[in-house]
Amino acid sequence: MATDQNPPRPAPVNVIEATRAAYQDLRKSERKVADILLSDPRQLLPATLAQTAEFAGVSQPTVIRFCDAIGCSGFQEFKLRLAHSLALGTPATHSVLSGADDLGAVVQKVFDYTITSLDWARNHLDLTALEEAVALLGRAGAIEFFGFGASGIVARDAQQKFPLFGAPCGAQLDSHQQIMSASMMRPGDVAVVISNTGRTRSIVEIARTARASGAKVIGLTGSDSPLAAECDVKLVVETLDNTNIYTPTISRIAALVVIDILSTAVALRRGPEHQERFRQMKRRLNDLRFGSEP
Amino acid sequence: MATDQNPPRPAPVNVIEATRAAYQDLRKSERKVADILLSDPRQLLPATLAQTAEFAGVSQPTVIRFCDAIGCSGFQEFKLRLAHSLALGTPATHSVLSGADDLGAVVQKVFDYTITSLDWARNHLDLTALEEAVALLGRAGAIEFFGFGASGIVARDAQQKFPLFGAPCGAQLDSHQQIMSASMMRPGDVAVVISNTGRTRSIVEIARTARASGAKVIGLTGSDSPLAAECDVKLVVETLDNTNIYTPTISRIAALVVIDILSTAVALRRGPEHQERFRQMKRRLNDLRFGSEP
DNA sequence: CCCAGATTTGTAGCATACTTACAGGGACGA
DNA sequence: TCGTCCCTGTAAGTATGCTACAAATCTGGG
Repeated sequence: MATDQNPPRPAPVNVIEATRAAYQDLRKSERKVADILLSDPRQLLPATLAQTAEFAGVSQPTVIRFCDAIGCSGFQEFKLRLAHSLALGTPATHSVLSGADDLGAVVQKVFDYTITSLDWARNHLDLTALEEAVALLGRAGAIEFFGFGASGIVARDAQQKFPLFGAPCGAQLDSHQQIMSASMMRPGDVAVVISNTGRTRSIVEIARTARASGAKVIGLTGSDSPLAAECDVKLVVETLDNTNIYTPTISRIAALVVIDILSTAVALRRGPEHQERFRQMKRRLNDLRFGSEP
Repeated sequence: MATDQNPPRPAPVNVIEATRAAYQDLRKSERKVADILLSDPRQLLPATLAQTAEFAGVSQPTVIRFCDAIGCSGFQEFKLRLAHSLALGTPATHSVLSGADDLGAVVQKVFDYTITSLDWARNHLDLTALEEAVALLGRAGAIEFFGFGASGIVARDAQQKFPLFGAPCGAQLDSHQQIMSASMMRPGDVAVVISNTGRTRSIVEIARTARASGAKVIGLTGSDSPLAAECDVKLVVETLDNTNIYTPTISRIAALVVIDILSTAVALRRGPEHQERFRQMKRRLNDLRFGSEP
């Protein structure tokens, strides 16, 4: 019961995304169905085939053909996938924020966007690379996290999890101190270099420096990039990108979750005595918070 | 099309949670269905009524009665809800991490847990309070964010979003500087006090101090708590809590998303000239990253 | 220990929903 | 203008989900 992992996820492709993608290739009447789906996906959720056909103003077989066209084997599968997609939220492309949105809309859209992106990131994680990263971190003498801006937040967060990593952790956010830190690393140490773009010059330099010092380098980045080329292990955390300037940066949240995974996995590999020390640490932290008297 | 908000979410109750909750009240044969569902929910996703009945070794009407018992109006609705639940991830109670889990399992569980919790947080956000917070932040002269530990990360992240808030933002993570900052605040300023527990003594003190200085205080906390009592606006971000020590702290991620919502909403209320300045800022940041030559 | 009532479970039939085969109709090219 | 091809709807068939009813089981009292 502890190992119920990796059953084939329903289908990695979002139905609504698929519809948008296939729209060009659809026939005229099929597009009517697509329009209904794109304009208000939620009303189709409880709808039956006949109702869907009526909404779109087409016949039932047309709806079936539409399902087929976007890669579903039938109406039933379509509805299942639709439910899946809607649970994750109306897709990002539909959730472009505008000044006309009221607060409720902003809430839904930001959550939708975040959750959809996380699901996307999950399905695009490279398990092999992750495995290597866990192995490196598990036997690291010391760990340094590097990052700027939003990625600096992630670095700091990772550093705060050092009790889980079980090794001394540092996080450098200032570029001078980053260079110093990277230069001083030694064989056996691990540098985790975080950059969403992976193209910021100074961060690439850091990776190079750390590696020259003999440390292993793990790169946490949003896409294959110059940074990845300088790393021993590249963790690519893909996220949906939305050009809207107001779209909150999801990348840092996905990166935080990856950090959670890394720290958890490393901690789980350690023995029970490590868990005991961890438990004690938590207790003492609690005392600090509320005072130690009852 | 810009205002498609708040359609009634399919059903705020997770089918699997509901099954677990109702398990005691189920009849013997219905429990067989429940057992199948709980042991491997995913196999039921594509299954038909007949197949489900066969899996459980009961008759079809029994399955229907089971659906009814856990609050679904029929098998169809059950399957829809199941798809929804599974999309968000196998529920937290099932995802307790153990040393026996391999990396794939850790990945799935951490993502499941994060996504489920975010969905939960979304459904429990108080829109009215959020509205008040946005109003306060929108006309703030200056904004200070306070937080310790993991909440400190959130505070720092919020501070980095100051271009969106359109006001000078600070983030104090050291308790002495927090006191100093809080004391120096003035009427028209807004303090955002972040604490998952809402019970850490010094953070409550900060809220009190800031308020005494004439600032408005927004509390961002995980539950109704002593901190909430000291605030003008309380934003309660409920998250699923799991006692397992390895369970990553979801609270900070939910808090980050709320910060995203606040910053986005405030920015959207500002005029187009603010958006233009924001765009320019992004462009210059880009130049800094990659160098300004082509 | 047995019987009556209630409760639970399975059987059978019905209505509905999904799918497939086929034929009409329209667009395009010759 | 005719013929071909592609698109779309009609109609029939199949399977699926639901409901009424009857058999079986359990419970409690005599």
